[in-house]
Amino acid sequence: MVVRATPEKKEEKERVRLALLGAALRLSAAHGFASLGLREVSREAGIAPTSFYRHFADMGELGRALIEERVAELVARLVQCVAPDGDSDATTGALTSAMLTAVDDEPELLRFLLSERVGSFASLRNALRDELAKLSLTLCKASKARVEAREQDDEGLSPFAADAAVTLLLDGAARALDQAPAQRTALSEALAAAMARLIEPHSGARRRP
Amino acid sequence: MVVRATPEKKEEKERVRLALLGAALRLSAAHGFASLGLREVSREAGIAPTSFYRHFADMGELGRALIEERVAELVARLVQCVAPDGDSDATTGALTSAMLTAVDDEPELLRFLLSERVGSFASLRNALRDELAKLSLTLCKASKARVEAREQDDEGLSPFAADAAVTLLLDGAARALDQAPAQRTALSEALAAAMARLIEPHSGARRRP
DNA sequence: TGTACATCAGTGAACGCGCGTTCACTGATGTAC
DNA sequence: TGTACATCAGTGAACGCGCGTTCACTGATGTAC
Repeated sequence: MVVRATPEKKEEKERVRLALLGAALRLSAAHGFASLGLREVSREAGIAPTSFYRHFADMGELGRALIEERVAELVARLVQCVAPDGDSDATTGALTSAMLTAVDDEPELLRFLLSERVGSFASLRNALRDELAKLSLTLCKASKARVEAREQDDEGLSPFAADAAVTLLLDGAARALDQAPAQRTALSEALAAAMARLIEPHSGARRRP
Repeated sequence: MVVRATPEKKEEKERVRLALLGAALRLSAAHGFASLGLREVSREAGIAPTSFYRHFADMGELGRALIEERVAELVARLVQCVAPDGDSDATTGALTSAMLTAVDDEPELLRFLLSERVGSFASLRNALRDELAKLSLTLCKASKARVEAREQDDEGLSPFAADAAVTLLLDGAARALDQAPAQRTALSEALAAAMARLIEPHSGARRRP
């Protein structure tokens, strides 16, 4: 006799699961993911501590789910911002704009990403590194596409410079999180300019803007 | 009747204090400062848990001591690297070299700095931000000095760009910590180049290298 | 010099607390026939 | 249609454990006179 979960039951279970993910994100913004306890998260999500195990084996599994679902979605949005022909200004502007929108819409997700990227939880750190690598790889490919299409005397964007640009983008998000909205425009422009400096075409003899 | 501590007694107390600071640094490199316990650190330092209170009121005070003593010293070393006339190549080269030396000599201090700068411990985060601000402020002043001395058509280094350069320097240290020594030379050159791109003089019409 | 006293880093016992985890159970819901 | 059974998310009691903190004490060392 096989009993399969109906759509309604699955939906209800998913609701609780999302409550756990949301609770963990909310609490980790305040005290750091590594310091979160299973009981604390369950309490915030409104379930008994023992019910936690119906959804995740431990907090590490929950953290990985956060990355695979919520962070991956954010990174996918950023990847969409990269201009296919490698245009620097279009790319930096779109990336900056998308990142600052994310800061407004999902500040807790950004805090999680920024903290755990260099946090003490090795498996989360590695998972986040892999996610962010998708963005810098996209930047590299776009730059290469431009070089080939236009036959410029250009080396294209080095992997290091691409990673550095992503680092600046994340650092900009970190500033925006701690900043008053009034300074937002200045931050946005300075960030886009700094990123452009890193990723705009460069060869031995540099182009004029 | 007033009894003052003799130099010998002070020295012995200082020895234990340093053991506590070292133990905290060592352990936090592995699991993060926020997750460290007073008993854990005391155990590592070879004293009874209750003796901890003879030196620090709590772990927060210990963390602040780490910053005020060990991190401040590192930042002072980096500040020394900034060429007084704002020369970009000299500065980025010296900063990169000093930072990579620090990565070799004090990897645990670097891990602590990198993690807690964006960690969940607010008082440590703020203290580290203030320390690192000394370096970016120095970069700004050096740039300004160069502009005034040579009367260039140059805006000087913006505070944002200076902070961004410091961010890249720290990101370079983070890579070096996770990297095989063989890649060190390439990292060093790429890091210095990326920083130079950010801090080298820039005006409307850009100079040729 | 000897004696009484002050200081203070280090200690072990003890406390109450929240933690992660296990277990057997409940009750709603779906399946078999 | 009714009945017996399977599944499974959620639960409360209970466990052993390590934590931060308090307390009174020790013993080495320095001071006063």
